[in-house]
Amino acid sequence: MNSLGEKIRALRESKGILLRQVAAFLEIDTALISKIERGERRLTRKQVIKVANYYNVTDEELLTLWLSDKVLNTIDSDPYAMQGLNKAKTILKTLL
Amino acid sequence: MNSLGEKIRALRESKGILLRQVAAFLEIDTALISKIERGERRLTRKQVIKVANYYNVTDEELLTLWLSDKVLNTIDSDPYAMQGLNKAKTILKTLL
DNA sequence: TCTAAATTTGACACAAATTGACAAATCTTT
DNA sequence: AAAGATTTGTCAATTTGTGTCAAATTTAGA
Repeated sequence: MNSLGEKIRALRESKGILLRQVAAFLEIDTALISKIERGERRLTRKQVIKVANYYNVTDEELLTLWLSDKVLNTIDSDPYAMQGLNKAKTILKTLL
Repeated sequence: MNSLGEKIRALRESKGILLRQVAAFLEIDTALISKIERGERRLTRKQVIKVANYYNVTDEELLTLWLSDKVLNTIDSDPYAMQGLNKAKTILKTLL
C-alpha cells in the first residue's frame, strides 16, 4: 500500500542521491522524505510532480501510483473494497 | 459523486419516513441527515450499517455505495483518476 | 574499530478537514 | 396564515495531514 514511496526510493537509490538532497530540492525536512519513502507519510500532489521532474519520469507514472495509494488507503481493508472500487470505476466512466 | 445520499433519500421517500425520524434513529441532528442525503456530509461506516438495517437493505449494498463515494471523492477530478483506480484494483487483487 | 555522515524515530506544533449541534431561514402542506 | 419539514449558516470539538526538531540508530570509510 505504498507503491509511490517504494518507487521513489528505488529511483533515488538507482541514481545514488541522498535523502538530504531530495529534501533540499523539495524544501522539506530530511526526516519527512524518509517517512514518505517508507510510506509513513504522503507527498502532496505538487510534490509528486516536482519529484517526477527531479527523477526524469513522467508525472503520469508517479501520480498514478500516488492516486492508487490514496485510494487503497481510503478503502483500507474494508471487506467490500473491491465492490466499492468497481462501482467507483463504473461511475467514473460515465463522467468521462 | 453522492450515490449513497441519493440512495438513502430514495429509500426514505419510498417509505414515507421523515428526516426527523431517521435522525432520531441515528441519534444525530435532523440538519445533519439532511446534509448527508444531499451529499454535503458523509455517514460514518457504523451509521451506514445502521441505516441499512433501518431500511431493510443489505450492508453490502450501502457500503459499496459509501466506499465508491469515498473513492471518487479522494481521486476527485484528477486527470489520472482512471489510471489510479486501475492500479489500485490490480494491487487490491493481489492482496486477496 | 572509530567516527562521521545518513537515515530513522518520536515528540511536538500548526493548519485543514471532519463531525456534530444549534438557530434561523426557507419550503410545503393544510 | 400556521405548523411542520427541510435546508442553510455558523460555531465548537475532534481528527487528520503536513511539517519541524532533537535524539537514536544504522551505514560506510579511514
